[in-house]
Amino acid sequence: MHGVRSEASVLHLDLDAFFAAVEQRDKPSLRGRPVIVGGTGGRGVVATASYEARAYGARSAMSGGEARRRCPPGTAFLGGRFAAYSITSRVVMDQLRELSPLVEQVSVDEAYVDLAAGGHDLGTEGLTALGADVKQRIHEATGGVRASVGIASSKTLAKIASELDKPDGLRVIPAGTELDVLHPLPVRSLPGVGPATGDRLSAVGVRTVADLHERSLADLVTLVGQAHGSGLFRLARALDDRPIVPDREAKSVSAERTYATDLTDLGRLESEIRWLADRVVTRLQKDGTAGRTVTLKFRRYDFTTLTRSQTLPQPVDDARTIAEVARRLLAGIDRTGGVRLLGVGVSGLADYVQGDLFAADDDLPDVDTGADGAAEGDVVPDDPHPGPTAPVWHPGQDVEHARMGRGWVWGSGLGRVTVRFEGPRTPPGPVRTYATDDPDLSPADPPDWRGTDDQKSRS
DNA sequence: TCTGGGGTCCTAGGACCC
DNA sequence: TCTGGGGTCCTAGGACCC
Repeated sequence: MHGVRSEASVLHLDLDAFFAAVEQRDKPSLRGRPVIVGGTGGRGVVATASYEARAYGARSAMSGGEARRRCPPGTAFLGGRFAAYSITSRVVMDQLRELSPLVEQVSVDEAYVDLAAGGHDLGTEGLTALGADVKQRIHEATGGVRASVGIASSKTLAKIASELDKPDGLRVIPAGTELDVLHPLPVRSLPGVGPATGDRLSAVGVRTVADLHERSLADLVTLVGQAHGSGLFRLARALDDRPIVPDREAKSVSAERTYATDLTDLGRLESEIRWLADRVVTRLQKDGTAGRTVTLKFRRYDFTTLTRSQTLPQPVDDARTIAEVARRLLAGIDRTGGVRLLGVGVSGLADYVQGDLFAADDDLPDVDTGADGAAEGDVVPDDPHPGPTAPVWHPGQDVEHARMGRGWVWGSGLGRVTVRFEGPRTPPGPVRTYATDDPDLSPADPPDWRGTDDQKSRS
């Protein structure tokens, strides 16, 4: 039947209380004791609670204060060592890649493996032995971290299976028995059904997956929307043939910070924006990517949260431009009462490094050339290099998103001008903000960009 | 000591275009 | 004189996940 695999060939692996487990591995004195990672700051929340801490009611996402109230004296509250978690995660993922070339990592502590691509015996006994073996190898390779494993005919079922026997769990759901496992479960245990959807379903008497199965597609769509409704309809029937996709490309990069006390000073807010933009840019440049949409996230003292975004004509990856756009977005928001959190993000990512690979492709459409596109009266600076082409300045134009020859410019009146260089057939590159802090910058007086385009190499 | 930080996907309305 | 019908892009917000 379309929509289902005929064999239980998907493995889902989830590391148990991962951050806490790494801490207990590295500090023997913590073993057997309640450990909380995260929630140490004034406004922090728990990232991971060890199973000993869960016995006292501590949970992920709980405020640090609440966790302190619940846990006994002697509980370790730790800030977190993300480099150590990341290294351990890599060890685990390497083990999984021994099983199959198709491994989809979904977070530091979670991954799917397509066992069909690994040439394994997909009988129930073989799968059970394989699952036990992976768990054992991960335990040894990491020096003591435990994992829960689920194996089934789809991602959703494998994920549900890995939850069923946690911690240190192993569950195989043989093909054909999916509905027997699924139907008694509460709908809230389905991935994608959170508090809001759970409440809506509960309000119409749907509490288990069996209840869900009785509802028509039209009912579910009316209740929770087209995509979610049809997703739930399929889930209740164990219809899920989503492939395992290794190496998903990131779609956005962001950084945000909650302040110990609410901020009110505009200068401080602007310096925080610059700091956040720097963090975003560090990661963008490490990944060799840039994005067109800059988003500012803003949380007030009362936790009301809003976002403001602006899409630019070309991808950006430099901190000054991103911070400048975010700063202007901030200017349009009422800050009365104080700011609890600020965030800066970039989305609409374009991989311009990969773009360069296509630059030699003759099928690529021509980039508009400055000479052809220049209007009468344009000032065309001498081209100082054979490489990047000189931008064309449109005299007298107030350049909000104005195309300038082979470069783009926008943001006049900001005290600086942003230009992107393009050579013939050059794919879209990152936007650079060129230094000219002259507040009276005039279109008749183009910024001195000569020699500055190599300050950050494009490759 | 109420409510982190980094993401993904979806919806809905308006602009704009053919 | 009650005024189409898509399709795409952009913006804002919300649900959800780890």
